[in-house]
Amino acid sequence: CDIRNLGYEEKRELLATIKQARAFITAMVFQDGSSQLNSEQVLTSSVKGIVVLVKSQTKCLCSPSNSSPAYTWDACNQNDKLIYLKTEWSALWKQEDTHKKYVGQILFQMLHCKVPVICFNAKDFLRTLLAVYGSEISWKQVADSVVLDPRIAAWLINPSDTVPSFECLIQKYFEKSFSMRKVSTNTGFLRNALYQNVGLHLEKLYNAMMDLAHDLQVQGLWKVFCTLELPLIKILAVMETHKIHVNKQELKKTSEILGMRLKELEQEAHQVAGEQFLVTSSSQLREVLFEKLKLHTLCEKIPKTEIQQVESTSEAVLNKLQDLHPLPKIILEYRQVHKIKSTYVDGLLTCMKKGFISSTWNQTGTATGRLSAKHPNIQGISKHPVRIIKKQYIKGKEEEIITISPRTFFVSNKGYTFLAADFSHIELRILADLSSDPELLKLFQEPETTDIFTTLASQWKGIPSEQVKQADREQAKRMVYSVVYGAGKERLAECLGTTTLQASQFIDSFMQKYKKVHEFTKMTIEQCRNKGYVVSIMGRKRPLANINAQDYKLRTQAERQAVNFVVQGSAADLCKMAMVEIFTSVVISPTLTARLVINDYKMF
DNA sequence: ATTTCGACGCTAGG
DNA sequence: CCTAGCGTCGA
Repeated sequence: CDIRNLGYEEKRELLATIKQARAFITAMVFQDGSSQLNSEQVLTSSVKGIVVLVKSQTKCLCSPSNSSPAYTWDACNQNDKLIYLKTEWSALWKQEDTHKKYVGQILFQMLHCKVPVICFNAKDFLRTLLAVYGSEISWKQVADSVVLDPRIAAWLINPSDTVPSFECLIQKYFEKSFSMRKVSTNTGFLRNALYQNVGLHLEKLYNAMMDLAHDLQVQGLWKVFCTLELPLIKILAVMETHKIHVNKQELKKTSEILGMRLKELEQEAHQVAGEQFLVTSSSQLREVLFEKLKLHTLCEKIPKTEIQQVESTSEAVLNKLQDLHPLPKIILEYRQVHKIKSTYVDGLLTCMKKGFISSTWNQTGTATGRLSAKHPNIQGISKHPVRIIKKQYIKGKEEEIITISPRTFFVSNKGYTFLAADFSHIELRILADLSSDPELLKLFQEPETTDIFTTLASQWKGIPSEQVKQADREQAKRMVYSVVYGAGKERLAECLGTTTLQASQFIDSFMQKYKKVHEFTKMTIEQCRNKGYVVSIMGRKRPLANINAQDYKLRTQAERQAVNFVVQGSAADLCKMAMVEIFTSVVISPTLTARLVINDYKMF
């Protein structure tokens, strides 16, 4: 039914029905006629309304203990209601106002009665509610609601293949279903064929969700789904609703300074190269370095690029070429400055809306369980400050060195301050825990008085920590991450800037000292071979089809992915647990406010 | 002639 | 290992 035509009594009745409903299945409809369930998710079109399928009876939904698999496809209850909530209010009618209020009441009730709300891309739905009904529905109401998202369920079952759209999800989960059920015809209230169609889609969505819920239970993923991923939907919706202020003047000013410095560096590069070339082009740089200057003949072998198999011009290579010619150093600085300008300054400016930014968070974007962010990618904002030489041409010729820290462009609201809290060396701790390596565990026994990698280097090489040099520390750190990431000796050599032989000697000595770490990686790979998948601390899974492949390259890649997933995925588990717990206490607390932005690994 | 798109390289974050 | 994002270059 379309609630615009309801009388007072009917409205009251509908609210009563909502209160007694067992499940809601929702989809937003956009201005251009498409809905959340169409394959092309149009972001340009604004929301016109919300279609809700109100289920008055359900087959037992979500209870970890109750794993009854008996879901039947026939039941489409005659009492189910399909309602359309118009959310756009164009004119300043008096009627429009009362309508908006009523729709707000219905939505409030839907969230408040703690009945599952099933939605494909539930985060977007919640964000829209907060944006349109912000006065009626606060973020605390959103926090209390129960939402289910089949896309997240599908991702948990196999995080490697992201479901691009609702249609793909349905295709996937109905071709395996043996009973293709007949579509119900009881949505007769609506004359409009479009909404009728959405109604059928919602019915399918509901069935897909039930099917997925069953799969999750069978695969032992139900707990992760309910305790981590579902609460996170609401957290991300609230995070996206909260905007962060950015210092626009400062950004524009630094953009100009960086632009000037880039021009200088470009000139210098052309000078020492003896010709004009596009400094940002790696292929043109390769030509200058190796075909014109022939620098590769003067040093050890240059690593090749992955696909084209030509000489790389990466940072590692340029570092080695530094003493042979002035060009590499100039390019290195150019790239650093260019990265800052293009990504953190100009890029941030294009993300801004009225002086503010707010990232879009993707919960199903990674294979490891981590979150990803875009517009801007707030997780990738440079940490360390960079020094820039700024030449003053105006008065005299004084040179000024200014430092740019990209994170300082974000400013906290008046009376508030950003709080950053991140786990300390979480991956290394997880590696220690999972391997139960006594030496590695010892590292974390004592309070963290000295730097962990310094201590590790001293322990590994058997030298007192006072004698550990910066280079040793760096080496130990890279070594650890290579193990975590499952890198082989070639990768490590490139990372360390040593020969492959040296790198493999390092690996040997490391594995000799930390024997249980080696056992852990072997065990992980072995278990993956047997089961076809690996599991994180909280039971998150990643199937790896190539683990038993004939092809060496594919197989060893799958082995590295297996080890990496267990460590990285477990770290993701812990971080998500922290996010959920912090959010919960913020919701409960009367004194804490909603002003939080939680990054994957830290909170500003 | 000009725009668009995919493949590729590089580098920031973890 | 796994992200986002910026930049070439050729079709």
